[in-house]
Amino acid sequence: MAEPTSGNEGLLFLTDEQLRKGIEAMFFAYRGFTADPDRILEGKDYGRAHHRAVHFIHRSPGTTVSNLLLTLGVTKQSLNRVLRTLIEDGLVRSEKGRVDARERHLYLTETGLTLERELSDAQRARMRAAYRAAGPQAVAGFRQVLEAMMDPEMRRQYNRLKEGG
Amino acid sequence: MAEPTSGNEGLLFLTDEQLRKGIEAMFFAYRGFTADPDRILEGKDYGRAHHRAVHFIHRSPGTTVSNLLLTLGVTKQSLNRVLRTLIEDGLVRSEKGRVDARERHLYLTETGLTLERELSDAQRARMRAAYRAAGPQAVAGFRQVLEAMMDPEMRRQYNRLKEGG
DNA sequence: AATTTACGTCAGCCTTGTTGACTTTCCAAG
DNA sequence: CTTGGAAAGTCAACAAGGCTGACGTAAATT
Repeated sequence: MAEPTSGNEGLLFLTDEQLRKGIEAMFFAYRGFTADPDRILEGKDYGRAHHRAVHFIHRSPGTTVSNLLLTLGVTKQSLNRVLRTLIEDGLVRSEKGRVDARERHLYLTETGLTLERELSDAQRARMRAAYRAAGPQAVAGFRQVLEAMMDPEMRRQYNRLKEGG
Repeated sequence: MAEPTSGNEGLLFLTDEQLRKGIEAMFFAYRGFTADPDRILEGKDYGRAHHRAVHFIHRSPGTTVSNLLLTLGVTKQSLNRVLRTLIEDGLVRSEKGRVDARERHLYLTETGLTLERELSDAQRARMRAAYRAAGPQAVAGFRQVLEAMMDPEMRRQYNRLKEGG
């Protein structure tokens, strides 16, 4: 069973040192990941929370508030604060459900779509540059590790979105 | 050069759809990444900010306040609030510099090391499970993409830490 | 001697998360 | 038809953790 060179069965990538590097990579990379949208949002009266709401409404037009709550993993009070300003400012349209009138279905307006595009263009540009620099093989690995890192509930959310698209 | 199947030069991994998936993977995975330490910290009077400080002090014992400020990318007021409680509670020791007495060098105490271990054990356990599930090749790609996603300044920080270890 | 650097601190503000209590609306089951 | 409970919204209060601005002190540098 043991590898001739080390006796560690080739699991060098699982040393604490390797894991620590991965942890720090996640930390620093996430900063980059959010940096561009954050820059755009500052001065627009909105924050990261608004970005997230806009992103997932764009992703699943007509989604309900409960749905969004599950995806974002925050309380309805927290989400509602964000949603209210987006609706007041005319970025999001909230429509009473036809089949179940208790539910509110959420859609981006033209203005909302414009902001979404601005934010996601910036975020995608960075992602694209990183993907291009790393190559397709690395990207596949990137996605594999991230998916394995999610909580099961989040993985379900993620896969639901993945298919839905 | 063109791939026979598509004529898109094999850059299918750079479609907006692929990039969007990567963006959502980052979002959901980061939640998992912070979930375990957050759980441990709640009820201990500390938060994510304390975790970060403890992590990087552990990582670079004797580091100065300015150094930590660069790494964490927050204001000194913000860091100081966190550092003060850690020092008061005896998790961190602050030592006047010998060569330059303006600087404070930071070290974890025994208690601090204990907390650090508890937090990083949890975080590493998740990382290890993800790495194991994805395999060494995927891990290499994961690290490549993350590194490419960082701001240059952060990449410098990251690599400094990498070598130093 | 004057300036700059490193650090600490006070005061105040903002965003975004939390809990708890309560109301309104509405569907569905008894 | 009544009622129980789900979905949504709202009010109030609070906490963590960012931020800016102003100020003070000690030590190093010029």
